[in-house]
Amino acid sequence: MQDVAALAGVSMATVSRVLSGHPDVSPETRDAVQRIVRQYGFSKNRSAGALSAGKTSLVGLTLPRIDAPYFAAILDSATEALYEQDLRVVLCPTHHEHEREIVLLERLMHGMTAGALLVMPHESNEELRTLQNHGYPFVVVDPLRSVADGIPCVSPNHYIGAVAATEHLIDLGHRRIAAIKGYDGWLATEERLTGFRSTLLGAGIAPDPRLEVSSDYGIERGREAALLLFNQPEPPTAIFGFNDNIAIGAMIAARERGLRVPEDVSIVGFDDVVGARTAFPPLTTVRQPLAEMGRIAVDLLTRLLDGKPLDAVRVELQSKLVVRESTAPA
Amino acid sequence: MQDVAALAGVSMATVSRVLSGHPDVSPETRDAVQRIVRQYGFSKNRSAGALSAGKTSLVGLTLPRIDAPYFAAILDSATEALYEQDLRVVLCPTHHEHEREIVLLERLMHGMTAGALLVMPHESNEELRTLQNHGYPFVVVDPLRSVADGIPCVSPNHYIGAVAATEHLIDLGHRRIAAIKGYDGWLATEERLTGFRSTLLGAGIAPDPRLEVSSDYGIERGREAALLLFNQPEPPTAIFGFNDNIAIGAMIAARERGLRVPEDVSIVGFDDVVGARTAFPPLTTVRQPLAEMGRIAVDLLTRLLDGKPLDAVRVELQSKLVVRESTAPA
DNA sequence: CTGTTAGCGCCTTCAA
DNA sequence: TTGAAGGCGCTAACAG
Repeated sequence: MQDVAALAGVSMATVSRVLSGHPDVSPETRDAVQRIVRQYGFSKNRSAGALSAGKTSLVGLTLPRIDAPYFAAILDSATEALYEQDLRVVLCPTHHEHEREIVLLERLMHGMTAGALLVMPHESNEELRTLQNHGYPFVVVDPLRSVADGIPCVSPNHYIGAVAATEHLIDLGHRRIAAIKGYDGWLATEERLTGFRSTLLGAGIAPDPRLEVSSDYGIERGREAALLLFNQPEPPTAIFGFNDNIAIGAMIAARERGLRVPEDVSIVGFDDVVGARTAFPPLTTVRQPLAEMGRIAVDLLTRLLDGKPLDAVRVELQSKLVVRESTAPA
Repeated sequence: MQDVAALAGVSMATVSRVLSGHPDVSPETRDAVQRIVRQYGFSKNRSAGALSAGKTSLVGLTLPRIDAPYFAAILDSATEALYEQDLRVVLCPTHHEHEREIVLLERLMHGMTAGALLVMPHESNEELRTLQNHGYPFVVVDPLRSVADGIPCVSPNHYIGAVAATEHLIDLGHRRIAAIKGYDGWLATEERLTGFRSTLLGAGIAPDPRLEVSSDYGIERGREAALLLFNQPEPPTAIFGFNDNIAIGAMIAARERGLRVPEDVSIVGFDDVVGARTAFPPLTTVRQPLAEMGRIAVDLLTRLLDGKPLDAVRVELQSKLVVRESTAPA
């Protein structure tokens, strides 16, 4: 930078001002500096800038895993939104390991990043509160468990989506409707389950515990769970998979049993990840606004970074049913 | 850090040494410092460290997009391998925009990252060479076009895979075999095409230009291309999709036409992304060692970062056919 | 083995 | 509007 200053016949301070887009520089000076900068292809050292200004243009993003379409979609939109703010993402997959999250966050917050997006974190509310008290800005996205008041958070409305899915099945005339749940204790699982049961109840159908089986939100466990269901003396005529993976696994299980989807059994999923539309048959599912979730989270975070107040610390997004071909009248 | 030093009764330099795992510190001193560090939850500022030491623990990773299983797989393995070296990833999706790549790289190399992984870059060989001359360490992964000698690069062997796929179809008795290609000019497209044609020739089948159609490596264009093929007076009995997306699109097209896969038409893909196994029918495809590609690239890069020589600047990985249920005798 | 001494490259008051 | 000077927090010689 010194060289640029010398070549432009100004001081480093001025070069710094030009490079940072500071207003108090005369047009001529600015032009002169910019010419030299372009000519020599100069570019300021980010580490030095970060140290000196006490802030970086990096944002941390922790998430369980990358190679799941669900998270990839959030990651994609968040990264893009951040890019538009000239912010870069430091990627931190946690593999659902709480320990790793802690280590990563600890590193992230010490001078490396300006703030973070925590996708489905395993942090407890106390831990999050501590982070907050350290003055580190962050936004929780799609919390794994219920998040305490005052912690910025954007989440999907699981309940509404589950109601829509269940109603759809009921409207088609199904009465024996099974649910293949995800991990117990997760907010997504519990709220979807509540939506499922209360809708059944509302239609005068008593929830049957034998028709509620668990899985891990993966295709394989979804398949196994469906097989369990099909093996019952009175198998369900419809299955609500708590995510698309489960639903796809259930379709595979149905085929193994020689059952046609949707003629013999209707299947509905949740999330509407990319594979849902191209599955066979195309999956009826609940669309989650994943891209929007990423963008809104970035929005909240940048506001936090700018020290502006948040209009809402908690944003809840609506999801809606997308009817395709995996469901039919009972 | 000064505080820690004072509390531990040593100098900052010593604290620095302890924190950096430098060997020349007596066990007692080390313990004393570590106790204080833990007690106060101190953690060194990464920006300062980066500036001072002239190197960061960040690595840039550019790639076309995140939400494609193909890239997600590479990204995932690379991130994990980097994590094991205590290196973090700065994520830079380019959306295949050359301009954006340039801007991003320019930022990355100026103090922000220690080096980079360039997945399927649009940079020309001259541009890459320039980067190299700037002393910025990087490794190209799965190059879009042929990469010049001396530029570290790990790539799949497209040719071998295409030969395997084509041979498989020929062995099943198919003679009218179509190819749905990806973007023209891409290394992957050209080499797979060469493998396809030469295998046909080797079996005494003259490549028929009407049976070679293009696509963009996406599902939708794959579907459209397959439809074109099915509309021909003498439609093919087998289709080789140059990636799994194309193959999945072709399966959708087949269903639309009332053709059964594999009874009426065999379909083989390329890549073996996560969706291939769970497609219906499960897709016969060529498995690319995507995870391995990521790990090896990281391996090369860390060697570069450590200033060690590379055993091989160019690594080529083998791919192999995975036979599932989308192919059958003609 | 440990402390002292210079910076790393930039940003930011403060004066001019 | 511009320049001078100090410092951001840490590391890396070099002495001792």
